[in-house]
This record gives sequence, structure tokens and C-alpha cells, in this order.
Amino acid sequence: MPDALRQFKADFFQALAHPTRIAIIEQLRDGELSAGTLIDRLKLEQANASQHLAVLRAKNIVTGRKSANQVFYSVRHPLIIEVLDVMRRYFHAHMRESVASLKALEKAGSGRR
Amino acid sequence: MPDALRQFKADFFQALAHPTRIAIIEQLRDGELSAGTLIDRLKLEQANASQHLAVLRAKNIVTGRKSANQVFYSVRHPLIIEVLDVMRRYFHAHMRESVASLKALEKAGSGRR
DNA sequence: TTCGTATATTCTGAACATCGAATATAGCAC
DNA sequence: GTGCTATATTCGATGTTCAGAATATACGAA
Repeated sequence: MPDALRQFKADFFQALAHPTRIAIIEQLRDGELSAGTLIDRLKLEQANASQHLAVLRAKNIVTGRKSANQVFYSVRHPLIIEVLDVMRRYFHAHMRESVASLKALEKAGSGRR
Repeated sequence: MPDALRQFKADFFQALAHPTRIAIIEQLRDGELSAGTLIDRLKLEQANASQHLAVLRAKNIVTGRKSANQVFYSVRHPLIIEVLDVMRRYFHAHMRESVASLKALEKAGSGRR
């Protein structure tokens, strides 16, 4: 794989590598929302929200549509939502694994005493 | 969504947010490889490779199987490969978009002169 | 035990990310 | 124009990530 492609992917992951930005994208899953609505729903500082939105904009993950003095944000491509969906499945699989190994530990512990 | 889940996702993305770590995972797509093989194929510094592998291990993205004095790494869950596959599709879609907007610019430019 | 190979860890300095506070800009109403 | 609301940007402090150098550990062979 060319290095540029790896860098592109890394940049994309970097842009998603923050709980607030993930929360923003999941809020936008069902359609556009104004910056103000995002701030209210996620209980963010105004400046902080704007910074995170700037990161998402810079990586073309999100676009802003200006209307009067509001800006309505939306996710630019459905595949971004799909990435998060796969992540959700991965999280569940990961949880199942963790629970399974905890149970195995319990069993080993009770057998040993 | 609970905050723990968002943090989990963010941590996962953070772990993938480096070109070298993406390269490592793509090398492991078809099965396990020793640390040394990864170092050779990706032309990495030994210490640097080990640090990146440590990051991937810490997030349970990769496991190491020790055999004699080598360590064979493999991706812990197929869904991780799937995330990268969706990313690849996203990348292609993104490229198409960029090419399209470049063409639009050219057209506008030639029309204007 | 000592040697050699494979891998991991620790340290240091540079680069980058994050936050909140303050400030700036843009658009509408008056 | 002034004032108000929504959003963006800049600044400074603090923390995190990175690469490479040096060092440490684990293992098998002799």
C-alpha cells in the first residue's frame, strides 16, 4: 500500500480518536444538527465544540451548511457511519470475550481452593 | 451511548491513528508474522516497531505468541480487518469525490478565461 | 556459564493535542 | 449605525505521542 494511503487512514482515525468527536458523529447519524444543538445535547463548552468541529471539518468528515447565523452540520459520507457500526459490533465482541475470560478465571479460582 | 463506550472507541481509533500501526495490521491480514519479519518488511527501527506493537497489544488489537526467542503477532479479531476494509472503501469514495471536484474546478476555470 | 539473537523497556527532547478563557467574526433586528 | 445571538479563532498552560539511543530481558546453543 502506498504511504499516502496509510497516512490518509491514520489521519482519519486520528480525527475520530476523541470521545467528544465520536459523540458528535453519532448525534449526526440521523441527519444534520446545528452547532448549538450539539452543544446543548452533549453539554459542551462552546469553544471546545467549535474546535472539535473544526477537526472534523478539516478531515472532510463533516460539512457545515450556514443558514442565517446558525451552522448545520452533517456527516459527509455514509461509510463513516458504517465504520462506527462495525466498531459497535467489535465492541460487543470484545465485551463477550472479556466476560468469557472473567468466567474462566472464576472457574479456575473456585477449582483451586 | 454510555461514555465508557465512546472512550473505548476513541482509544481504539487512537491505536490505529498512526501509519506504521496501520501498516503492521495490514501485514498481519493474512496470518501471523514474527516481530522480526514485520521489521524487515516495513523497514522499521527495532525499538520503534516494538513500541508500536506495544500500543497495539495494550488495546488488545493484536496478540503475541512466543516461540523460542521470537514473538509471532496476529490480529485478535476479524472485525478489525473489516474496519480497515470499510476504510479502504471510504478512501476510494473520497478519492472519487476529490477527482470530481478537481474536474469541476478545471471546467469552471476554462469557462472563465 | 558465556555468547548471540530476538524482542521489550526506559529515557529524552521535539512535536502535537486538548482545554478553558478571551477575543473575533458574521448575520439579523432595530 | 448599535446590540444581540451563534459560531469560530487565537492564546497559553498542561498533557500526550513520537523517534531514536541506550539498556534490559528472555531464550537457545555451545
